[in-house]
Amino acid sequence: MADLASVAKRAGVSRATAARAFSSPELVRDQTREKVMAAARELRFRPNTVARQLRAQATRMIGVMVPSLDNPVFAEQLQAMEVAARERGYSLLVTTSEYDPARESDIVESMLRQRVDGLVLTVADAEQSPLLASLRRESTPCLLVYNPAGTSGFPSVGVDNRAASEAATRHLIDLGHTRIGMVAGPLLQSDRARQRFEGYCQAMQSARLTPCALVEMPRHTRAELAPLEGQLKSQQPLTALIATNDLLAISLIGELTRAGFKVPGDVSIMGFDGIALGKCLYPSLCTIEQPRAEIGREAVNALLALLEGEQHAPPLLAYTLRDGESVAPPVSSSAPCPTQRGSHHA
Amino acid sequence: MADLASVAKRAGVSRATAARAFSSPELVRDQTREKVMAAARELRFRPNTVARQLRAQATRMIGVMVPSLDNPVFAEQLQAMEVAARERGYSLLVTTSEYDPARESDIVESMLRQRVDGLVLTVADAEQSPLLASLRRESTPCLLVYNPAGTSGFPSVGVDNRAASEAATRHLIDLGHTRIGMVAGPLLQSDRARQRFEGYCQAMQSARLTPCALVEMPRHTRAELAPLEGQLKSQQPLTALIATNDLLAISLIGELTRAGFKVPGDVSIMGFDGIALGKCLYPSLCTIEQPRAEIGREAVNALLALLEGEQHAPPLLAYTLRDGESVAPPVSSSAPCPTQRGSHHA
DNA sequence: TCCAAAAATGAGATCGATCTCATTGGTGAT
DNA sequence: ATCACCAATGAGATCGATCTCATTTTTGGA
Repeated sequence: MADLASVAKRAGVSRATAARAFSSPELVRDQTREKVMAAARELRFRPNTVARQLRAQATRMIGVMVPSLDNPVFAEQLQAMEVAARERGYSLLVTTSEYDPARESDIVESMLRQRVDGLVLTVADAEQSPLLASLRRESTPCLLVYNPAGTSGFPSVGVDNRAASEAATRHLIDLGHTRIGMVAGPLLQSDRARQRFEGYCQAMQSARLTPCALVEMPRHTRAELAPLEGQLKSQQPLTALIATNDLLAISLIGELTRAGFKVPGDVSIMGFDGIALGKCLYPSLCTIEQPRAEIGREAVNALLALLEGEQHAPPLLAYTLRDGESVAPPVSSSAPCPTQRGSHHA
Repeated sequence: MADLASVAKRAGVSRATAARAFSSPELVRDQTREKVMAAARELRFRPNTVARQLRAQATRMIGVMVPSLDNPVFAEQLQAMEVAARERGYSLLVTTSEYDPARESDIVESMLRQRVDGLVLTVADAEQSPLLASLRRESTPCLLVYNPAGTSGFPSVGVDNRAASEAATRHLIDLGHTRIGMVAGPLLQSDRARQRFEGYCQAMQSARLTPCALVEMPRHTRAELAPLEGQLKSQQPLTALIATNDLLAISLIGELTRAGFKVPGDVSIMGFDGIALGKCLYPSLCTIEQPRAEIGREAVNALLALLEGEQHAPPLLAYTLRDGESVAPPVSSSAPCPTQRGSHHA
């Protein structure tokens, strides 16, 4: 591959001039620039970004670590980040951690060696993460996504999980539900899952209702459904479930429907995240929508602001309660509602 | 950030020795290596990959361009690619094109400037792409994903779209469907969409059935549904639809259900891609499953093989017809078939 | 003990672009 | 005609690691 030196030689100018023809054309006489460009074309010259990065001590690359791209909530965020980064002349080095702490550390180490200008991370639990603790000693700007800001010391982009979960729960309560459960997928121990559960408890207690214990379904499997089915068939059945994420909510709707329950007739299901697909389904998913695209864009913007030395702490972004067909008022015997719809069971 | 030179000085050795302590420890006396490592630790030295890349004329980075991460089929492929690449010491530079030719060119140009060791691309139409035409003149190895190999001159990883689509159609025919339509989302002009439509036509004709014109729904909107509804309510209603991708199939199920049709009672819906979520839905999505993870892994393997000079042309991968609840035999008045199974066509 | 061979280390060049700091050339003012 | 100034250009150093090719040290055998 031709380099600037050969272009310069061919154009009959010095390397410095050739370089200027590309990076600061206004410093070069038109005629000279033409010569350089012509030579570059003939030699099929293509600037070597690596050399520029080394010299400039900046890569214009952002290191991104998400837990998994199999969950659309991260894929959609990344999509928006990529667009935003490209607009501003940055590229993304993308990695997935599967929430594996060892892998998280390896990844971040290799990104730091690659001299990314900044990091955008999503970890399981920002408060507990030894990785973040050690990152605090580094000079590379770092920004969290989806993790609550908390005490980790890093700015974070996301929504107020606790408030959002409270709002979700209240929505169900307002519809008349009183026996509401929360179902968690894997990552019970994540900071978000915790906050979402707290929000749920808070809302229940404010309404003088009793929060139920968290139902755990780490693997979304049918077997794990059994205890839940039990609770749905009991004397005092749950009439609404909040899943800690949309993927789980969608599986729940599928499995429960298959098991003979009607959603939302027998049980309302509420999700959390707001993945795009939720809107297309029937029943459409009622969920707390995190603005994934905005989160991605804002993550890029806030990180680049940090890079430029501004202490632009990104604000909490607004979540939306997206209504959907998976949630409806309860049709329980205990609810003395006149115009009750779908009076299926006793 | 401390560099090797300062580590070397501190350890009282030359830069060459310090470098060796890291990259070829066996060439350095244990005692010397210890000194170097100690100095590195004290100075918090972290090797600069950019410098190594420049010197080595290799970046161990793969440039990946997918149309969009909002479609899980690409996100899932990318997830697998990332894992496979990391295992082999490579990183991914990830970009999204939205199938915009101008953006595709910009992206590839910037990746070439970044001196990625290889490219993994998915384009709208490999045969027509001017980008690919010009890429053929470059020395950077390039591999297509999802695009059929065809005449583009690049090896490609994916399934036989035509055969897969034919199989999907035959599956419906075997179930007794005779009036089967195909619905396409955006990207009618993509090479895959074309092949899938051909496969459909082929299967229909083989069964002496009349292929219908492709129904276009570029935006998945409700308005676009009208013509389709017409065809479903006609005298000779379509009893099965094949969508050109899963996202579209899922929206179709949702919208049609909402419009009062029963899936699969009134109309069977078949997808194409096999995104993970399809299995969780109710009705679960009957679809042609492309092995997304395998495609991702194989793309990395084949590209790295190319890098090492092997002419390891990746084979077509096997698709699977994944059965699902969205498809059932037709319940049409015109079908006088008691136990008929697949004995339809001459 | 001494030499040859092997092991360990060092000096200097290299990858490609760009920055700093001269130096040259040209213009207008006096 | 001469000087001052600005625009244009060039020479050389720099970013950090690593490669090549000496040179030094160590080791083992005679």
